[in-house]
Amino acid sequence: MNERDWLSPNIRAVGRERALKAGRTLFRAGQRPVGLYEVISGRVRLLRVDRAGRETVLYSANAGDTIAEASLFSKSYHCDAIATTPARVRLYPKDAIFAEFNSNPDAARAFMARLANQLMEVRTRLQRRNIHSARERLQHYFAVNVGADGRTVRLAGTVKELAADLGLTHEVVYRTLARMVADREIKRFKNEIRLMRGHMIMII
Amino acid sequence: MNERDWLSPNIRAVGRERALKAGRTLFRAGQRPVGLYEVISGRVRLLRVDRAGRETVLYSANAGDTIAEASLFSKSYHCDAIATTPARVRLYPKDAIFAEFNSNPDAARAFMARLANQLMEVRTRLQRRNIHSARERLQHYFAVNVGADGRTVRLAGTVKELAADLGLTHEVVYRTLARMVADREIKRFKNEIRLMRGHMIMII
DNA sequence: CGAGTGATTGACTTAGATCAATGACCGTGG
DNA sequence: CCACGGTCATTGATCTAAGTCAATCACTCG
Repeated sequence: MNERDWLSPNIRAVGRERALKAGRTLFRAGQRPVGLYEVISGRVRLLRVDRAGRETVLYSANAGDTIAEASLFSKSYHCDAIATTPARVRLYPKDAIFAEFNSNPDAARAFMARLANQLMEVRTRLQRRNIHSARERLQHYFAVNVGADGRTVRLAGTVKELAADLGLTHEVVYRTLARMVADREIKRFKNEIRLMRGHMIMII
Repeated sequence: MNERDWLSPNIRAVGRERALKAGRTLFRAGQRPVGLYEVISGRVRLLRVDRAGRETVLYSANAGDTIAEASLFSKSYHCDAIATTPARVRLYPKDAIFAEFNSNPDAARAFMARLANQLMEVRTRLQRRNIHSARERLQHYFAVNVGADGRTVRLAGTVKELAADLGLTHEVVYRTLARMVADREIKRFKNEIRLMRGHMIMII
């Protein structure tokens, strides 16, 4: 299932890109939802703000993430969306989306599949956060993200990004990786990790 | 949007309940998905098992949770599902679900809406785990779960459950709550927390 | 070439985990 | 009706792994 196929070409065609300066508001709680946003670059935060101006971040969306899926099904946004860096977003209008869903059941199905996949992925991520030990958290990450061969883990971004993903400081991740290498549990390469014999994952 | 309405009566009617003893396997990776499971009671874990028998928990589903949504859209399960306590589950067959989606667009829409809501909820939960301080994590929880009045937070379960939800030990939660009470930030009641003046959340 | 960022390691601090103990409460079976 | 086992609630003492501060080196990009 191609990650890019979650929106049918018809919807993709009507997507309107828009640039946001840092600090710019994309939408506010209470407004009527206009559609689904995809973050192309930069970062957009969903937050609630209380009377005193204190913010509660609900979600921090980076490049590739979509926001406001749930708003497609409700009468108003439930939070604010603010770009915290210069950002580009693409808007897929609600009307176009539902029109497409009605005329093209496959599109609806693909979108459902994407939601379900994302849900599973983020649940797995959350589960990982229940692991307190940094080492075991990394092991969990490796086990989940290992390739088909059961021993190679591609590292997409930087180690700092990995650390953020795991909810650890980058220092701890560096140290823990170093210890795992020292213990011959893994080997490190440019953009991948190789799990060593006895630590390989065999997906049944 | 009623949480109970995510499955149309037609689908609900064909749900088949089943009891599982602790340790019992519900399905295994590689098998062809038969449908969507709802956990009625007990706990079911989704996990991957490596050759050495070590398990990686992908998700731990408790009463009220559903599992295998993503499998509805794929040719095989990607992990094992095992009851870790005596459990009851309800199976909604894949065929019935998609038949209903085809004949009743509202059902498809309701299911989509539920997926989107769940996604948002779990993203918020994950966001909360990025907060290191126990106190701030609680504050985030309060801010997100405060009632319409902006100062009352209903506590559904026990404090231990809350602690698990927050990814903290129950001792730390007790202590932190005690400190927040001492600082007049909150008041505790039987099944609710009252945020004090200056700490109330005002949803704009 | 200099500014900015990632990678890496060391030293030190601390918040939360862990271990432990006690009292309250609740259902249950005799 | 009551004693008992179980779990929750709560607090204290101690430990430790992860966070924090800091420094260095490598690399890339105008």
